[in-house]
Amino acid sequence: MKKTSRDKLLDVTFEEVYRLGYCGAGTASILKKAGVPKGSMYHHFSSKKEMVLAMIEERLIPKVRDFFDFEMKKESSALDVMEYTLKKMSKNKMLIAHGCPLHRLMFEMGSIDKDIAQACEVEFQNISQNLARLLNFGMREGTLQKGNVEEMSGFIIASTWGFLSRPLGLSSKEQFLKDTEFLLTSIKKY
Amino acid sequence: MKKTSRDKLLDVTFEEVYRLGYCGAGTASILKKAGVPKGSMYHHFSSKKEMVLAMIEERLIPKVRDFFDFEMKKESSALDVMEYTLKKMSKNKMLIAHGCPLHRLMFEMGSIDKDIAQACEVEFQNISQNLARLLNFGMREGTLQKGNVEEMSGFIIASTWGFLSRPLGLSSKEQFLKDTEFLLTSIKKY
DNA sequence: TAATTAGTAGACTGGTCGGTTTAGTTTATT
DNA sequence: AATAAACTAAACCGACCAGTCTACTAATTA
Repeated sequence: MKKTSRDKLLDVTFEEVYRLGYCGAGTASILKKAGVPKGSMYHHFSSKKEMVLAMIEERLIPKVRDFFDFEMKKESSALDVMEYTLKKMSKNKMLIAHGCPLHRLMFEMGSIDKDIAQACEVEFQNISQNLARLLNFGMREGTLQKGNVEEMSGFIIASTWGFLSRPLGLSSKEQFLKDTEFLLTSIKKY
Repeated sequence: MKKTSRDKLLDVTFEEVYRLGYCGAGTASILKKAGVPKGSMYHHFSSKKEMVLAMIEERLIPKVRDFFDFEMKKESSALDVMEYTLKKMSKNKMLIAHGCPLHRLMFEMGSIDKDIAQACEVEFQNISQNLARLLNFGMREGTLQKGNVEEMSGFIIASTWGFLSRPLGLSSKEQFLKDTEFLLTSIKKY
C-alpha cells in the first residue's frame, strides 16, 4: 500500500507545524520533505491554511485522542485510568520534549487565525468532556474528591499541558511523572 | 521626556511578539507601529533577533518579574504571598487572555532559535529559584507540605503557565482563580 | 478505445521577508 | 564654529513566501 501524495503532505505538515509552528512552517520545506511538487499540494488543498485544517482533523486530533484516552477499561478505577494515561504520556518522548501538539497550535493561533484556533478549541472541549465523564465516575466510585467535574477536568488538562511545555532542558519523563503526582494528590480522596 | 526610537521599538516589539510570536511578528509592521524608519532599527540593533533579545532583557523579563514576585513582605506567611501573587496575576487581563509572554516565547522558540529559547529558560530558572526560596520559608514556617522545593516550584510555575494558556474563550479571571485554588490545595498543609 | 477525470510536475508571479546602502540631519564634544 | 559621532530617512536588494499557471500523465468510466 503506497502512501498517496495527500497522505505524505499531511504527515509532513504535522511534523513541521509541530516543530516550527504554523508561521514557522513553510510550504516549500513541507513539499521538499514530502517529495511532492507544488501543483499536487494545490490540487488537494486550496491553501496552506486548508491543508493545516485537514491535518488537524486527520492527524493531530487522532493522535491527541490517543494520548488523552480516558475510556474505562477492564474493572479498573477512574484513578487507575488517569494514572495509566499519564504514564503512557510520559513514555512518549516527543510529547515530553515538545509539548502537546494541540496545545502548541492552539496557543500560537489564538491571535493569528480564528478558524485554526477554533478547530483546536473544539477538540480541547471534547477531551475535557471525556475526562469529565471519567471524573464523574470516580466521584461516584469514591476514589476522587467531589467537585465540579467540568472545572476539574479543565484544570487537569491545563496543568498537564503546562507540565508538557516546560523548557526543553528541564523536560523529562521523570519530571513529568513527579509533576503529575503532585497533580493527582490535589484530586484524590483519602 | 520623549521616548527614544530604541524605546519605541522595544515597546512595539514586545507587543507584536507577545501577540503573534517571533515568526509571526514582522519587522515592517513593528517599524510602522513604532513610527520608526528601518535605518534607525538597524542602527540600534544588528538584526531582528538581536532586537528581540534586547526586548527580552529590557521589557519581557522586568514585566514577568513583576508578575512572579515572590518577595516576602510585611509579616505575612509564604502561603499569603503566593495567594496574593496569584490574585494579582488574575487581575492582569492580558496575562489571562494571552498567557505568560515568557512562556509563549520560550515554547515557540524551543525548536527554532536556541539563543532566544535560552534567554527565556534562564529567566524561568530565576523565577523558579525565587519561588523555591519562598516555599522553603513556608515549609519551615509550617504552612506548606514538606518536599523537594525545586521540584515543587517548577510544578507550580508549569501548572500556572498551563492555566494561563487555556483557549481564549475559556480563559477568565474566575477560571484562573479556581484553577489556582485546586493548585494550592495540593501544596498546603492542613 | 475514446473521453473524462484525478493527479503530477515545475516554471512562474507578485508580494513580503529580513537586511544593506547611501545620504542627510541632529546632537554632543572641543 | 568646526568636527565627529549618533541617529534618521528611505530607496533598494536578493531570498523566500504563499499561491497560479499550463502542460503532462495515470487512472477511471462510457
